[in-house]
Amino acid sequence: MPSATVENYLKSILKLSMECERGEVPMGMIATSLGVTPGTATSMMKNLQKEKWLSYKSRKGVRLTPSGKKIGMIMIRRHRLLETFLVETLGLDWSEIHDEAEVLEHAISEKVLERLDIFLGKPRHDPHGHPIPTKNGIIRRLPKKTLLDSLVGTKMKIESILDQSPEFLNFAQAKGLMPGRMVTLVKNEKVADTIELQVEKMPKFSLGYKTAQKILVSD
Amino acid sequence: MPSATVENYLKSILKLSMECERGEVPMGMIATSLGVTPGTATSMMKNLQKEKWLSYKSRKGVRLTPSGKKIGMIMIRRHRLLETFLVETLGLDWSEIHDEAEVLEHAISEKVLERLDIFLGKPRHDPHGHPIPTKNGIIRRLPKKTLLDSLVGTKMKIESILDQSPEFLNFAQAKGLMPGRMVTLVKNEKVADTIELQVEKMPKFSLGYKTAQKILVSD
DNA sequence: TGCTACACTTTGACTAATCAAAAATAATAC
DNA sequence: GTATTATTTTTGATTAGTCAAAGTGTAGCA
Repeated sequence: MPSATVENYLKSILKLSMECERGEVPMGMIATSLGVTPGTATSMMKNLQKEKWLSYKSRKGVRLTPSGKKIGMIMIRRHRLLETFLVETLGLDWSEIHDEAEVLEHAISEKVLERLDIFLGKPRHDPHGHPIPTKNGIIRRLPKKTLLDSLVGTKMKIESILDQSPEFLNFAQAKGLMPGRMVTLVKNEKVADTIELQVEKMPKFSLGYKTAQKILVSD
Repeated sequence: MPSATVENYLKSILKLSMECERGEVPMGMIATSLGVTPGTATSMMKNLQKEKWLSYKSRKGVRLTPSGKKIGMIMIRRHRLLETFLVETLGLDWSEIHDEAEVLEHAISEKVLERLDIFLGKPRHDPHGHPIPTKNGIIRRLPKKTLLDSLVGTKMKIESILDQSPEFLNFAQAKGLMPGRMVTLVKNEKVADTIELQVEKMPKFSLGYKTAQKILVSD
């Protein structure tokens, strides 16, 4: 029923509301996240409210209703299952799948998606380590621990890569920085906001603090 | 570059021009084939001409340019490869794949399509027996021989099913009327415009002339 | 040759999604 | 407590694709 555009709005708002937990999602974030002007976002919010997908308070922000959340969750599921398919089955590169899935997610039906899910063996997370919601919209919570939250010398398991940009993903792949791998924090240079890492038997390398915070780990 | 709508117009016009070979495709056929009003078709033709995808002569009809033909052919390729994937890999039913492919064909990129082609083993035809154009837009010509063009007693190989409707496809599947199977013309009742058929060891059944013309065969 | 019926075109209107730019409001600084 | 800045809303315009309904051409028939 919702258009591809609406699906994108709801997916983005859901993601934003999960990241910055603060009740309402502000207009500005929605506009930048979707790459539209603020005015466009405002007018779209009124439509989405009319359709009961969210509640909108002028100059406050926006909060999804259960039905809006459901649609957003479906879109995340579609996106991540498609990404998994593109890597696992068709052998596309880690870094090129995001944009492909971004388009396909609006075209695939529930019926085909469920077949795909079975074909892939009902995966729990996509190639970047992001959890795949169930059909009913239940999603595993990601650990909050990043590469910065351990002491030097600790060995950690990489859980998830939050940065979606092809450039960073290519870099990460080259360094072995992928979900499932073990990584050791070799050095932590606070003054230079840089850490040094080593993935298994691969060469050491450095990462800035900002980037390091986009890699989630567990012990 | 072309929108999904334009892709659909060009695909339909290409198919119509291959079916009824008569130079120009008339407006009326385009409108019915796309399910739009005649006025809509007329105004769209002017846009498509402006983009050099076809030439349009008022009250005469329309003829694709090479670039328009190329896009149409790409769409047919996408559609048929997707149908093959949906049946072969995901196990969807013969009768439900058309509409799914109709949507997905506008969302799949060339890169993903080529991977899919390789994954499927570069199939030559889709599950209905329709030839799949190559990447360069070369398409095998279908035989023109239908179930009606043989004498009683002849054994023929089913090449292609032209009727796309789920209802007929379900019927055809139940009777074993699928590409690759051998079928024998048991009886031909001209006065009742009906033929009787038997596929391999399955029970005999009847088909009207009109329907029988939508099944292509070879000896 | 002229009339009728059908095929096609024109016109005007509508919807979804967007932008640019002006106006309003809130937040922050001083 | 005003002034400045940042954020958000309004307004008016634009584009692609569509329809309904009125107008125009044309081919066949009598």
